[in-house]
Amino acid sequence: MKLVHPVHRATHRIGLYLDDLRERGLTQGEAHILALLAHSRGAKVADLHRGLAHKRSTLTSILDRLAARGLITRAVGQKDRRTFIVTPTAKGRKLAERVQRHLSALERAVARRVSATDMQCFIKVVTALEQEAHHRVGSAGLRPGPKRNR
Amino acid sequence: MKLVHPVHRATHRIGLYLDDLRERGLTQGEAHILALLAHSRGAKVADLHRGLAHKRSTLTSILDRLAARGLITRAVGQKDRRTFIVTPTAKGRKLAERVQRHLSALERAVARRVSATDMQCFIKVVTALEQEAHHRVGSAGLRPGPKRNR
DNA sequence: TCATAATATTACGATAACGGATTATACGAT
DNA sequence: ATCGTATAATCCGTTATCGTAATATTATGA
Repeated sequence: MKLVHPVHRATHRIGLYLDDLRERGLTQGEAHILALLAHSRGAKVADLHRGLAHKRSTLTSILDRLAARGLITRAVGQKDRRTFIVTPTAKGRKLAERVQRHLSALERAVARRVSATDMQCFIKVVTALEQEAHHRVGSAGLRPGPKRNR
Repeated sequence: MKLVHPVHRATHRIGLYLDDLRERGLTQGEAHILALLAHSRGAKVADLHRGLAHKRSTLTSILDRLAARGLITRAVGQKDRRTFIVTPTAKGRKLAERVQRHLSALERAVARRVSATDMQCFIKVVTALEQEAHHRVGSAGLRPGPKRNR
């Protein structure tokens, strides 16, 4: 278990690290979504979903909370009226940038401790991990059985 | 955001990958804890906590559920009576090994796609990420804010 | 056109994860 | 000894996340 557990620990640690922003009323999920929005202004919900691989329904409730706090707006898409375009408000953008800076500080701290090559390898491996986990879902070796709730 | 988001996506993907085992009545958290127990028989709760960096209270409820299903037992520690020694039952060990195999299959699949060097770099970076996130909690650049759990 | 499929998001009830407080034990200093 | 502090793990109420079903919009083909 060289990959899976460290990745989980890292995720949890990052979550705790983000708690520094909780005082601002942000949960982890909200913080991550805001961080994504800091860059891409006007993202479709599907884009955000791709960015963090949350459940769709979870993402919706995160967006609900962000909207309730006046940090984002949802507008019907022009090109495809089925989609919703999520845009940060001025207030939201400001907070998004703060989250962004916080996370960037973390990444820079890591970058200082490892080489650029290490970084590239890391990305290579984590991407492979993502893809394999994604690709191997629902296949191989387990009883096909009708899915159960629990 | 080269590190944080990929790590989160990977975590979510691994979670979905583990859903293949959900038919057996295991949630993600439960599966991970079992995987840890597959190796180290007789772990303290704190050991498991270190292994995955869950919240303590979350870990307690995971252990409650595992115990309720007869997969583990909790025994008061001999040396330190404050601790609980978690041990898988026969049934639990069997399931733990299944989880273990499932996750190993994923890791092997990744190992096939990248070099051994890549793997080492990955571990180096993810470890640095973990440690930095851990170390930088509660510090630097944010409004002093009162209490600090950790 | 109309029916049907496909895509995308939301609604809602259920539950796992969380945060804070509590209980119980250990241990050092007086 | 016993007091005070530190540590291990849990208890309980709250909240974020989840899973399923429903809804809304657009695409496609007879």
